Amino acid sequence: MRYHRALLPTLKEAPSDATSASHVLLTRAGYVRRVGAGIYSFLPLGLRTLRNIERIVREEMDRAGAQEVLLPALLPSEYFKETGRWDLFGDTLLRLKDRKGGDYHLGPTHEEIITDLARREIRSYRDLPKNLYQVQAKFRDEPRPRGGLLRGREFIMKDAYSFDVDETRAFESYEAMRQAYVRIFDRMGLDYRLVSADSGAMGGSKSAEFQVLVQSGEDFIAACPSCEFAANLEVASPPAPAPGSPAADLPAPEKVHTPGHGSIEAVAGFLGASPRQFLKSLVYLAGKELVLVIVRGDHDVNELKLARALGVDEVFLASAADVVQATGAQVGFAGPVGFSGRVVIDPDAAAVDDGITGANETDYHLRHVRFGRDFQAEVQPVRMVMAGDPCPSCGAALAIYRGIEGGHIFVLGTHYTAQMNAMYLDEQGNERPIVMGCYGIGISRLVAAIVEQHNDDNGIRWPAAVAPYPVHIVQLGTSQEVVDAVARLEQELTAAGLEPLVDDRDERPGVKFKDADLIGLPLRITVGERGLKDGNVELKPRTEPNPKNAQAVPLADATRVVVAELRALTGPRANAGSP
RNA sequence: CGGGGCGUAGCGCAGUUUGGUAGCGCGCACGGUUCGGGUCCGUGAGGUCGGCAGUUCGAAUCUGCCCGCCCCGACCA
Repeated sequence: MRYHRALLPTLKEAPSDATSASHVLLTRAGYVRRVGAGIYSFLPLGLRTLRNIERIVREEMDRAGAQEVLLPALLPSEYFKETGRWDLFGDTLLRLKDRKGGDYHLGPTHEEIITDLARREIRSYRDLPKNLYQVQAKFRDEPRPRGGLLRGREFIMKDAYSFDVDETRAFESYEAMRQAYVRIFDRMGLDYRLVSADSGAMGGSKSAEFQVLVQSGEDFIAACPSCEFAANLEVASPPAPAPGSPAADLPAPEKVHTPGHGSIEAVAGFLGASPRQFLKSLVYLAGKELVLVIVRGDHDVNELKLARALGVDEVFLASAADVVQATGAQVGFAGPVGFSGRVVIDPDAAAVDDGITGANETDYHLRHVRFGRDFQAEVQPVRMVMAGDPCPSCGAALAIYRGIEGGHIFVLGTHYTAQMNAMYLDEQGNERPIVMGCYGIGISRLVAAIVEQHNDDNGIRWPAAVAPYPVHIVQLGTSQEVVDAVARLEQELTAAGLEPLVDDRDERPGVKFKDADLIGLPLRITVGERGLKDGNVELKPRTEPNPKNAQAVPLADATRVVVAELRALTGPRANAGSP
């Protein structure tokens, strides 16, 4: 591709609304343009990158035995009404009416549509298994689109749906998809973790997320630096506390005046104590009940676990007024001693031998408080895992990462097929529901996720497997010698299947180098009179920061060397970065 | 939905407090200059100041309503 013919509008300054690294760089380097909140156009380079990701996904899906279909984005409401998701999705569903006033929506996901296809076309165990996938735009009216391509309202997604005769077979399909996903994410040069997820709302029985580790990620992941363990922070279980040896002579609780010191830090500073000695007491609203929840002072409550422990869907931190009503004191002075309602305590807090906690009286705390002696409570693990907790599988200290969900694999069971009456006849002639799985990959999101992991101060550094072009030729000057050398290189590389981007613009060298770094193609070849004097061109991988380390290569050998370099770059996980 | 902020040329911003001529940088066009890491000089084009209504002799600036966008939170099969 000749630069002077390409639509490749690079910018010195990023639009002010761009926050994440990927958003800034993809915009500045001319890959995407924003059309509306969470809505983007892909420019030629952006589309080529997207296509490369799609190609890898298709290759691995096909290799795993899946077949591609294309389902509509515009959907009549009847399908989602059938499963109740017309209402469940709420405002996230982008709804519209046709000219006759009929209800339609744009598809946020396609379980119903594919299940409808299955119930019409799959009748017998002989028709199973099947795995169907599609790549297309999905629409969700997100409450808050953000991070450019990371969370959009229109986005490109690959989703696959497997259909099997029973759970055992469904798990086999799931496992095949898991392996395909590992290959996909490896090939794209992503640093990611496979984390077990919460299958709650989908009614599924097994699921895992492929979390790409990036600073701007929305999810928190507890992962082990020395083994494969990783879990969503929400579902990770903290280790049981080491049993302590309680002091025999702990004095009775003593009220201390702590005027104006409500937070743990403030009281700890005031009393010269460690947060670990505190019984952090929080009032939660669970349904209509106010519950006092106690975790150790340096811990945080895991609200998902708390809700489960209390048997409700959701819990909310009580309002200040509710706290006053429940404890008789201002916020900051709640405690379990003398509290009349339900009390839940985390095992780590229960193990605190000589604790400090609120006195349920404004401006007063209690010290020398011990669970069991001074108050009673239900012991339930309700704290969040934190960095430094031991890994449950190998014991090393866990680290907390931020991640963005790049893929999600799911065994759905018969959740949709039973509701929609998608049945098959087994060998005995019995009618049974088809067992489903679903498997998504956020294709457009991965464009951004890859950039999040592969960039430096100067721009993008594409892994070779997804780069829009493999080679960036920087033509310096317009002498016949240079022009001829560039033309020769372009021709040879194209013949080798490696079409280069050729910067033939009438620009100063500095401009061309800056743009080449910004655009981020894996290899750069500089062709100028200086090198050609000795018959050489200069080759530099984008990952090499120092231009002086460019490799002088005889023009006649350049194509061969490029081919070899790229082969090295596209090896398995060759481009894997670190978080 | 709660809290905060923004909307002025293609992009980044000043001007709004205290009403009166709409400005700067980048980019763009033209001329010259320069030419291996975003040259330098000059000339020029380009703006319904988010929209509507109001106050006023006069509104980017004051008032009201509306729209859009960004950030934090809530939310996120």
